[in-house]
Amino acid sequence: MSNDSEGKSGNRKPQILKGFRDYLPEHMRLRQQIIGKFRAVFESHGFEPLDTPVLEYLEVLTGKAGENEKLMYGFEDHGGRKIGLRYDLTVPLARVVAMHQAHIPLPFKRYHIAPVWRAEKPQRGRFREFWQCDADIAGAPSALADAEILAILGESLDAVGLPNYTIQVSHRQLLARVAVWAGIEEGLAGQVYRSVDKLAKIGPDAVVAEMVEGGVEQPAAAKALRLLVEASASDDALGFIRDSLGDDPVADTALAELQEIFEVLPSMGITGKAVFDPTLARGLDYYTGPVFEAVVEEPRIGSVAGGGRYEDLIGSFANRTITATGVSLGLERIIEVVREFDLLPGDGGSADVLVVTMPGAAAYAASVASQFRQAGFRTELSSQPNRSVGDQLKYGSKKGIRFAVIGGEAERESQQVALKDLESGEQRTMSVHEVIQSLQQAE
RNA sequence: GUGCCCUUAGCUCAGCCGGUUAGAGCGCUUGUCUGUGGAACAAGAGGUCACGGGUUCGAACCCCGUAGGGCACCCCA
Repeated sequence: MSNDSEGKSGNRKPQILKGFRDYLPEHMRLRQQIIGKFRAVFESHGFEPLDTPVLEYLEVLTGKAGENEKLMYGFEDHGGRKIGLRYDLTVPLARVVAMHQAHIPLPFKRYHIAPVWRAEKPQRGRFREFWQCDADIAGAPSALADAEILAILGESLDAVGLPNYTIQVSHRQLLARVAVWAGIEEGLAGQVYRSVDKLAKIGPDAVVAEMVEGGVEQPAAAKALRLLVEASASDDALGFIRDSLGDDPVADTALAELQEIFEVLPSMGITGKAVFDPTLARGLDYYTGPVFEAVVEEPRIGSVAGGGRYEDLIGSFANRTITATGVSLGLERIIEVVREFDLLPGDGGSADVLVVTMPGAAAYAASVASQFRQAGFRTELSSQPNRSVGDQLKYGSKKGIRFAVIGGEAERESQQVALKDLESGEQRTMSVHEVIQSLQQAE
């Protein structure tokens, strides 16, 4: 490191970038717990792990996120190459599938748990560096694949105990056909998606007004919206839209896909949580088919997961079309909910046992600690033999360690140890073997 | 990217209309207690009042800028 005099004794301010965070041990353990549950769900469906570099050529990343590209971190390296920090995990997946076609049998089912970066303005549950937990199926055009992704989404949220979430499901092409049916130019589809998406928040009149402002004819905007609202209110929203649109092969295909998804979901154990919501649109440009989003009402952080089918993204890197569908779980937002409702129990602190010692008995204590580890206990060996036993016990209880094992000179002489329960204060002296047995029985 | 609010000890906060040496609780350190923590008591450490500039005889307090945090948009996980 540099040896400039001003850096030597704490003159430098410890700073951290806006929207970036340190994950301290307590928070980190919760993150790992949640990640572990997601991974277990993904693997239970036979999904394989994947990781990719955090940096990509900028041109790999651009042209997929539409308006959102201004949120992408980019820079030039020392060789003049244009580099970007990945914005999501979906584009890297597309690159990987296109690049390693010879080694990836399709359908490819992979999961990817890793950080992504967006230069957004931070808020609760919104950071510039955040983790996504993605599960995708590439090379499977069936609605069954979409349904399985939805099932994985539901199972994941259930695994961490999220109490009140809803998975809204819609279809990009269905919305597009509704717009055309109402007389809206196809080029304005993006405007329709954005406006319609706000219906629940701002109400029908404001949605129409916004569409008109975006260049849509007033009667057409009102007509499209009326259909969506009436469909939402009807018992059979899909049937209502089908009857209204009449003969439209594209819309019929979309409707059939949705129908199949909803037929299969109960058999996958997902009932009630997933609902058709024709007003859901989603922002990312690359979605082309079914789209979905998991939202929670409390706390108000909006969507905790989102996804859908993207027909052409992989093809943009390859010489052929490979369709894919997948979901992104937002780790930070899910953690917010888990913390808000205290959904996950603690994991019992950093260790099960703290071995306390004192000068002259360090080697004995170290060998005792090894025996506990071999017996399967997470065992911390005190690093402060010169502090009083009291201080060491205090350290242990502060770290949430349940048991202290004292191995000092007296214990070494008798080849025993003292086991102390730091919660109750009870203490007994016995052999290491006996302590291990009693702890194993207590579990 | 736009608008609004906030920033005083490690943490949570007090600090009246600008007026001498900026306070509390918790936490921390030490002692009562030389191999036994959590309690009690006592003492102690710890602050360029986010940072930089300005107004003023005088600024934690007023003004401007920057950084960080929050909220609402926008968008999203």
